[in-house]
Amino acid sequence: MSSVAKSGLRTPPRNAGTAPDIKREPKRIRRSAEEARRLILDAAEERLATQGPEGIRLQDIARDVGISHPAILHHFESREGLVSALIARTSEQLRDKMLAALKSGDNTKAEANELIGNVFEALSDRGTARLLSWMLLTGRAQSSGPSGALMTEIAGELHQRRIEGAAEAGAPAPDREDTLFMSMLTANAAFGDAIIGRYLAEEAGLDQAGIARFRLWFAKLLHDHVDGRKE
Amino acid sequence: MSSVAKSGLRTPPRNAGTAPDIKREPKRIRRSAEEARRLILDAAEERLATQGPEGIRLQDIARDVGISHPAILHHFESREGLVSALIARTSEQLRDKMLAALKSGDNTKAEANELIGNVFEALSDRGTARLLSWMLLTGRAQSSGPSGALMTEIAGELHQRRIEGAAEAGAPAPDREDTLFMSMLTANAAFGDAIIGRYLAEEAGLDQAGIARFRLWFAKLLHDHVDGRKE
DNA sequence: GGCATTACTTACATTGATGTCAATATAAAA
DNA sequence: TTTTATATTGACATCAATGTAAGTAATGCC
Repeated sequence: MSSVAKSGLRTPPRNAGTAPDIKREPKRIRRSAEEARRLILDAAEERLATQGPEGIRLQDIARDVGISHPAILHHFESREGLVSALIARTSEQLRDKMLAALKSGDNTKAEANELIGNVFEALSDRGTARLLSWMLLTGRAQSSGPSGALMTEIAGELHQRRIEGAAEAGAPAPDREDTLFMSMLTANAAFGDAIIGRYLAEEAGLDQAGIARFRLWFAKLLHDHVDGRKE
Repeated sequence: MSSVAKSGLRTPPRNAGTAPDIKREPKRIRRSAEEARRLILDAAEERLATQGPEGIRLQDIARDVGISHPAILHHFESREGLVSALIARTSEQLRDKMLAALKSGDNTKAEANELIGNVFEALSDRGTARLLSWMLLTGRAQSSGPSGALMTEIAGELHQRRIEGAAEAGAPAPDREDTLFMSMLTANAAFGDAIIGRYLAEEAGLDQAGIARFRLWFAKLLHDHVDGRKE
């Protein structure tokens, strides 16, 4: 996995059905603007994930895709344009994953646990976290970050479930801020996990199974917290 | 605080005590190699913290310190040399802070809570976390990371205290992995807090006091966890 | 004072990355 | 087929950042 996948390179010449004309290979591949943009963003994302911020070089990305670097500039205006397009796309994907996570579990019952797990999973994706981290590190947060109040949204949904759960069990309604803090902790921890988690785990001698146990342990911690509050 | 502090620039000419010779101002400031290195690293650290990785440019740093950029190369060989020196120094500082945190609280009694708080504090320092993050992002982890098994060390110390605390209370000894996980969670969360924490908090409409409450909430969460396990 | 060492400087060389331009090829419309 | 639009290219311009070289000046030691 050291080398970047050359996604859209050299699609085989589609010999026009009837006539097997041998020399029909086009000298240039011409994609739709949309697809070209997609391929370029894919390559850029891969570079960012594997090599970090400095891996985003037009020449390299162009080579990955199998085009020349001015083609990238044609589609994105500038390197900065590519970067913000990448941020925008990743943010959107993250948002989608999050919102999908919000709908997981049976909706009426309060399977807050599973929800938390899914949120953790979505945020601790290595590529996403790295991009997010880099975005924050370089101060590109405001421009095109995960749009709006995603955090608030998640906390709100989670809180709704807790209230339902508490009502079912005849327990008092949980504190709103408590739920917000649970969400924040999950986000922070998931994010941290994606960036330094592996490093720490390795240092502590944890293998893959150990890392999995850690996530379960965390889920249980939150679960116990919620349960403990019910009485 | 937008501009970087010009630390070592233009120290006033120390008029040699008795004779007030007016023109005695030296044309060049010549520091000890050690001090020059220190000033340069300070400036680099500041740049990294405020502007991110791309803020580390020899020219800029040189201007901050008030020297010419080849002077930096003289002391650090290359930009890469400067970077690894910075990483090494920050790692060492982090290690020191951590080890200091380990000795906080009264040593015999099991004030694990305070310990956790201090560790959190040390790791969630913005500059440190940013450097660490960048170091991991760019794959400079192995070369000069926080030396050795710091994580293991911390978990070990914490575990020791838990055992003592449990013995005092006549409770069964806690699980070793449980302690490790608490440490990992703390590290992950603190790290995440430093990078995306402010962002999330702002999004959720939390002010400074709210952030403080979050930390206390987290400490209590762990505390309750430890207590709950005792019975 | 004379001398050796070395922190530091100015001017220049080099490299590598982004961005520009004019030309070309390809897909689709007319 | 002809025309139009535009994705794509190669060669070049530009610029910024790192690194080099040779000389200068401060400091400590004899």
